[in-house]
Amino acid sequence: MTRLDLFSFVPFRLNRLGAEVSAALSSEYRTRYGLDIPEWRVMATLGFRDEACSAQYISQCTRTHKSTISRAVTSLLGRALLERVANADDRREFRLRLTHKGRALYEELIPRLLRREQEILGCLSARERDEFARLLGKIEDSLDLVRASRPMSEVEAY
Amino acid sequence: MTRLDLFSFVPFRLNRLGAEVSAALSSEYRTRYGLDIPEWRVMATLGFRDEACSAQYISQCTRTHKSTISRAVTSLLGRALLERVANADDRREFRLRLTHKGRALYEELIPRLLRREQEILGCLSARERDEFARLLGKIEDSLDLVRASRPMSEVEAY
DNA sequence: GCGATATAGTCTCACTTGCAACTAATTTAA
DNA sequence: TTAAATTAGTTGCAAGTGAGACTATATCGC
Repeated sequence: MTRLDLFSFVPFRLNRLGAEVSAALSSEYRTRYGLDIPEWRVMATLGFRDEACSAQYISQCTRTHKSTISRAVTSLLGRALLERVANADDRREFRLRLTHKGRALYEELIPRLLRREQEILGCLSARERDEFARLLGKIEDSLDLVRASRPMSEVEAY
Repeated sequence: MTRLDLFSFVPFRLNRLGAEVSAALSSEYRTRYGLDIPEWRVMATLGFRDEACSAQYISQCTRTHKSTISRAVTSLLGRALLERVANADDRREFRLRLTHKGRALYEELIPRLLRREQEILGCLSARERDEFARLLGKIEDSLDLVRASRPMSEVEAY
């Protein structure tokens, strides 16, 4: 008789772990800074880059629906955490960039998140962490997910 | 200046990969069998076990909110994929179990899902797959997520 | 150059889900 | 014994999200 143990089924485990880890981290940016996940993703994308970039770009590389990004951007604009400048070359799109206030929040938040990440990965040795990241990367590649090793400038359609 | 590359940030990667892999699989049970994720989780939990179990139990071991499980159970009862028997010892709870129809669907679905899982993990060697599962397990343990190696009978409060 | 097609971003709608209140049953403790 | 607290499961409600329509702009093909 065919059986499937949900607890050893990798897709289930990845989904559950992803949700769990996200929940653990979101307390950092939600309760302390009032950011939800899409807002944090926008901040993270803009904070890592120097040049301003479009909402479309953020949507693509975070794999978040454009309407969700649009709402996050609207909210962050309202809080003056980012600013939007018209793009003279293509007036359909806007270039987004962190304000000083947004940059300050980002600078304050990042070390906290990195600490949390280390707590979560603390159960692995340095060697195991590297190996885990490497294997994760292979799976991401095979699913065509954008990775760190591939420069952001090469993200499709950008 | 502190920076964080979202693409090398493990919590983000896990969340994104979990969502991606789930989406890849859900086409199997959604388009072909009309099951959504919570419904599939109920089926999977009951299908793996021989004894009937409670909604509460399913909720706990799949880490899915009890209201979500309740709705999934209602829907599956309506489709006659599972049946519910009163528990004489504790009349607050019901014991759930797959019907023949439900078992048949389960038996048909499982090989498809296992094949999909193998496709997703196909980019890893057998050795790498084992290692990935092992590391995943260490992280799950440290976050107190239920694992295959721990018998279901030991799940908290059960 | 101009009509057809494509793209950026916003908005509405429908759906899903978590929260919390609620009912019913059980357990605890005084 | 009985009042208070706990637990299983359901339901109403509100918040979040994806799909897809829509507007404005840009590009493509003839």
